[in-house]
Amino acid sequence: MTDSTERLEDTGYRLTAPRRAVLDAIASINRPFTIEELSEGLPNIGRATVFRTVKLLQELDIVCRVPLEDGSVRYERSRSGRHHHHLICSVCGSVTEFSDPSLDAAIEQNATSASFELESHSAELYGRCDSCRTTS
Amino acid sequence: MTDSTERLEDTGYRLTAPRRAVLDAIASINRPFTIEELSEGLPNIGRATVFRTVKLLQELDIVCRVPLEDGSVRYERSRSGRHHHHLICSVCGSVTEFSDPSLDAAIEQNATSASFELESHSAELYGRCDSCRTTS
DNA sequence: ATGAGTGCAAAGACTTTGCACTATA
DNA sequence: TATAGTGCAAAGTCTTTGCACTCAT
Repeated sequence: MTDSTERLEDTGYRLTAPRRAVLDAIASINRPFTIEELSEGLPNIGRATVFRTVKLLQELDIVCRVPLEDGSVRYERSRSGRHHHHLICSVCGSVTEFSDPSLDAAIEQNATSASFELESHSAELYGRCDSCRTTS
Repeated sequence: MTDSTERLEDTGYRLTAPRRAVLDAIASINRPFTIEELSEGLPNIGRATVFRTVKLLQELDIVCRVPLEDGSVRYERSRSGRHHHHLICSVCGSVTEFSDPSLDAAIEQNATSASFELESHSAELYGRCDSCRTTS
């Protein structure tokens, strides 16, 4: 996660051992995680620091929030760093990012129709991913 | 909210005074509300009951969850009772529902492309509503 | 009359804050 | 070395649960 550490430094934040550890932990997790899970893997790092770091990483778009259907929240490393949407598997919990200009266009169209000044939007798709669909 | 009371009864739930009160309170609020706000207006009804009732009403699609950009949650009476999306004003907090088959189609298209079996989806639009846009 | 529903208070889960200490830039 | 960042524990939020009581059907 070299680019992430750079982004931290570039923004004027200090690159500390705990922050490195959190970044490494996030890099090694290949699925959306909760603060709890992240914190478990970092026994030497205070829980508050994990919370603070994830919050910071969210602001820097290094990590993004993944809202689950039941209202709970997970986080995931932002692979694209750009705007995207999620495919969230209700079986295995995997999260896939995707971008689609025509989806964004449809959203913008609706905003325009309602004389609404769009600042941002989210779209989450819930269901079963390919492998869970074919396995069961 | 006659149809709501009917929906409660039809589903086998009892129509109690607290539930009526919660339904009336929701009917009289014209904006998305928090449990806190709802509960404040119902001093004689236990907080737990408000939570339990709102949860029940969500299951019956009488009330829908409105996730805000900052991760907090509000609820709103489902006007359509059908699938829809939200336009959420970051200034006045108003929430407008809308439906758009072509938006849904774009979402379904993405699911199909990813071999993802779509069960449900959400789309939330954040920005400034018409009146907040023209007023300021 | 009988079991769904309620109120209260207590317990839980999750997150933030205060503060003295540490370590980066 | 000056100050951002940390750890710990305490304090908040917000929500759920246990349990005896009540009331709709």
